[in-house]
Amino acid sequence: MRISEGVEWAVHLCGVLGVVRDGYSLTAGRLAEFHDLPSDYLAKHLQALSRAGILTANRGVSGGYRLAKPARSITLLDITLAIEGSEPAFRCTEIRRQGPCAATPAACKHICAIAQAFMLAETQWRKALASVTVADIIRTAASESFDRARRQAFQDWLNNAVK
Amino acid sequence: MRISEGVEWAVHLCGVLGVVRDGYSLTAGRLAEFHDLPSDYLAKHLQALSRAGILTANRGVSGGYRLAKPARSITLLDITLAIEGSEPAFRCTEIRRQGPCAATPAACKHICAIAQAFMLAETQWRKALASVTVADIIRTAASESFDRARRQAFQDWLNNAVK
DNA sequence: ATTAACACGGATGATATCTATCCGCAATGC
DNA sequence: GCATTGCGGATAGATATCATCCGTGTTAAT
Ligand code: FES
Ligand code: FES
Repeated sequence: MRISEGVEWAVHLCGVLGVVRDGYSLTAGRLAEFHDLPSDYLAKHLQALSRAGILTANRGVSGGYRLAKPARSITLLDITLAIEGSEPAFRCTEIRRQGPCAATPAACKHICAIAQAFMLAETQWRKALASVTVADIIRTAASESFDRARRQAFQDWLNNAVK
Repeated sequence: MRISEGVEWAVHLCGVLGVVRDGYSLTAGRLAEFHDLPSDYLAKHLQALSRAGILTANRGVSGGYRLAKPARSITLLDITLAIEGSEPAFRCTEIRRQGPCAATPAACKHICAIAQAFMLAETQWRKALASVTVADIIRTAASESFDRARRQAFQDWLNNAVK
């Protein structure tokens, strides 16, 4: 069980887009450059975020990506589901219906206890992710891992990259 | 992100082993038969459960598997970690250290905000799974999907299969 | 109108993980 | 000895993830 690293990429880059001034955007190439990621593959993830309504894409020369809504309205859950898909991690394959003591279809009206327990756990997981927004990430990262020099370097890069 | 179906198998079969009388056991072949699973592959999972201290294995003619501890002391989390391994689903690959505005090693002393949020979510997930035991599963399943006929069929099969 | 820059999506391949099977070995009880 | 069973390594196929390439359509500047 592992979460695709595209999720990490997406969260980081939503964080970057979250500090771009309104009306400006960044291209896929620039976003890839920022964390030295494979830009073609990253583009796939950005498309997924766009389809999910998290980013807005603009084509053409001077096109690029921007957040589709305020950073405080985008949760880590939104991003995770956009990249990974929304199917639950645990899938009940109904093996209780197989074998010599198979449960009758009538006995399988409601979800089995095992699937229920795993679903509940997954709900807790989702709740936790839904309670953290991109704005939270930006705030924490800014105060914890941006010293004066890095902040300056970041601003310089951004001013040059933004369109 | 998906949980291996071996986890489902393991939970079901721990449930079966949970109602075997003390001192008796079931072979891998019998356990596979119970839900019509590929026995060689299932054996791999049973070995993992054995290594994790959830099952006790006995070799030889009259050997087989039994629970290593009472059903009420085995949680769904125990089983899941035994099958899937205990590494977290989200893995921070430290991409903040890559690219033109890379964070300095000094700024990366503590875990980044993103990884922290995902770890917290995973902790919630684990807590939920740790709060459900095999005994709980047995109790719920018995009351919800075992009518009189199936209970009888189950007992008959068990009496014949147990050693 | 032409052109350059860009996002989009399909096609394809590489790599890793999951699923499944097989076989030799070790342990156990008869 | 001998049959039965679990253990672990080796292997192979199926599926998912990671990555790249290229043709298309869109946009804005010239
Ligand atoms: S029947 Fe196996 S988890 Fe539902
Ligand atoms: S640096 Fe990316 S999640 Fe920690």
